Amino acid sequence: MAVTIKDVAREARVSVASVSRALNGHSNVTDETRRRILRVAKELRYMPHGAARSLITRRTQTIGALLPDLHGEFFSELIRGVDLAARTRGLHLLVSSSHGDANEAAAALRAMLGRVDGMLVMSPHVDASFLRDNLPAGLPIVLLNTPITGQRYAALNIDNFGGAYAMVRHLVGRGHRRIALIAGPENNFDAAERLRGYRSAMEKFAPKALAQVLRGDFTEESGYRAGQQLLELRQRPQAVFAANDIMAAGCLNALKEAGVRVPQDIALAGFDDIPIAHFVTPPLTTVRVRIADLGARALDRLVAVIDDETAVHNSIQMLDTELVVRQSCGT
Amino acid sequence: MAVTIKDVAREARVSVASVSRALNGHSNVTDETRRRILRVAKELRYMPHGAARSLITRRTQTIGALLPDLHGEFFSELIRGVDLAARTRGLHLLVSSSHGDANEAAAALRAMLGRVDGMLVMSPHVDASFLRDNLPAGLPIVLLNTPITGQRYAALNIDNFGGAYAMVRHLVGRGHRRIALIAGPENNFDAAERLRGYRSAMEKFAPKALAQVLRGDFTEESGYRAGQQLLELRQRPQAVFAANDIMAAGCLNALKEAGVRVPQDIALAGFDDIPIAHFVTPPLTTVRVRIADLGARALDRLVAVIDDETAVHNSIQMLDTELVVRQSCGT
DNA sequence: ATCACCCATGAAAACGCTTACATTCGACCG
DNA sequence: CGGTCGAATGTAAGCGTTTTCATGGGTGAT
Repeated sequence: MAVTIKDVAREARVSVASVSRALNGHSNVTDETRRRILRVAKELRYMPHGAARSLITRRTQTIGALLPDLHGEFFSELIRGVDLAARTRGLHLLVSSSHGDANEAAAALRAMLGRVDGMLVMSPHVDASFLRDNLPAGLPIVLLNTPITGQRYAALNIDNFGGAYAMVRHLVGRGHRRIALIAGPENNFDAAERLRGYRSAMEKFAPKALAQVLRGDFTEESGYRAGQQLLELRQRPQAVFAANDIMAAGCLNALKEAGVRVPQDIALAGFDDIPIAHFVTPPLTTVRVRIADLGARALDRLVAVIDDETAVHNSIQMLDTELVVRQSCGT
Repeated sequence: MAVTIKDVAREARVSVASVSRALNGHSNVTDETRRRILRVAKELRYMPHGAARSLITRRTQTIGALLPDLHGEFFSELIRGVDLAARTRGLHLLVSSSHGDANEAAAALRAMLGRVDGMLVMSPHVDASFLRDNLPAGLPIVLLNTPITGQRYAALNIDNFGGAYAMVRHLVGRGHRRIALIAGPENNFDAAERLRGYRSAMEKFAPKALAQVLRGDFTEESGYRAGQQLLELRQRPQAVFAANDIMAAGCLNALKEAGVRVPQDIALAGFDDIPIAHFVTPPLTTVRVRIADLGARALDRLVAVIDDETAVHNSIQMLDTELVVRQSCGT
């Protein structure tokens, strides 16, 4: 069907070995034969079969990324970061996202086997034994934003705790004491860490104030509802800290509808610094997570693991967050 | 290194053929041997090597996606749509994005060879001869949003023309005549089509009015500058139509800063319906492009091509857009 | 002129899998 | 009881590469 190295060899009247050598730029080929081979290859539009090649070289120049079904912004930024870093190294990207449960994740993982040199894994369904059961022992792995305490694997986490902590400190610095949190979904690792950061900072910086947590699920809708609930409280909080920007935006709408002014009546803060944060009115004070950076660094780290399989790579690295002050908490 | 089918065969005291048969659920294996094989495979944590398998089956269960360096929103939605559709068919996704020029695109294309069953190609650098030179003749392809008049390939385009046309008609229907366009980048196909739709509709619905085009490049910054330019005109337009939402948002900021009210003083419209459109104040009237749909349909179409290689698939399909009326053009 | 050596080239094995074909064995039929 | 058939299993080829090793011819030194 497609033209193979054999066709080129036949046409150029040499062995396949010589074609391979010529095409891969090995030195031990006469200039004359090399030219002939290249000419024939071009004429025939020969293109090497990647899978066949990697079968024997044991390198695929591809890395796999296993991702959960992410909210758009995060997903796109992450992939972009990974892809960018991959590209500078000549690597390609096999992605598998939106898998709902552990079985799907396992299937996706196994399907990548033999097609990738290493994997970036970010999945709520993943734990150490899951990985052990579904991946060969030697496969280089970097875990992204995972609760697994990395005994065996390299991991890269967002400093959600630190970000939330810093935000609360900032709000307290602005004079707020009654600070409510609109939390993320129950079983979400990011959400849990942000909650922990909030609690810890409240204890530290506003020990007398009551920590007040409303449940949300990272959607705009849940932020909106939380905003309405806030307004019905006997004593309204002075500031609201939403565990992500989308919920902050939803909350903002609820406040606006009720005629409550932000930041004059209530301060509002978010988390993530997605583009929307900058476009709402007033622009949102938030915690920036450099997601593309996370992706890029994860890839770099994975490459390090691939390049040096002997070393142990079991540390958890943290990715800093950054406080972005805009107008939603007062100027 | 990793455990192969041979290891399983040895351990289960059968031939590799039987292992293969047992694992792939062929019928001609005794229940007893099958059980033994499965047990051993599990014990050894055997996982088949994807590349080796697809080398002989000539199926990879993977489709490739070649994308330009897209603005985040579009990229993420497209991939999501493709991935979703792929997942329901048990296919995986090999993406390669952010390639800057034709050479990079060519390299990416060739690197996918032998690793995919077909490809989704969306790239400004692609034309018919490029594809001919860089892909084997038989490879199933679907072109996305391409200027190529599809003599050889299946193609799927966004109806940018129709969307822009409809928006201008809408604006005229609201009583506006002097409608300015903030256009997209010079060499961009989407931008060109939207411009064409604008021109065509202006001629049709506001023949006496002067079509007024400001250059932009799809960035917020360029929208902002265009907004400033508009304000300096002797005669201000009654409505501004930005060729994408991000520029509309930039323009909106410029107008706000100058104290010009939207929509009372000037109406403003965008294109794409990215989430931001809904969050700015006032919310943006825009043209919705169901990007995820585009991705999903492209994948479906590609699968059709793959499943029936004999048929000719050279038609261009159009993906409808949808007018979304919010408050930025008056209520 | 002989020999050793080097270098270009070819033959063939290997990568891990699937599958066409060959083989074996027991059962069944005449 | 011999022959035929079918089912289970094994053997080996083949997918498209790369790479090791063998081969052979030319070159320079003796």
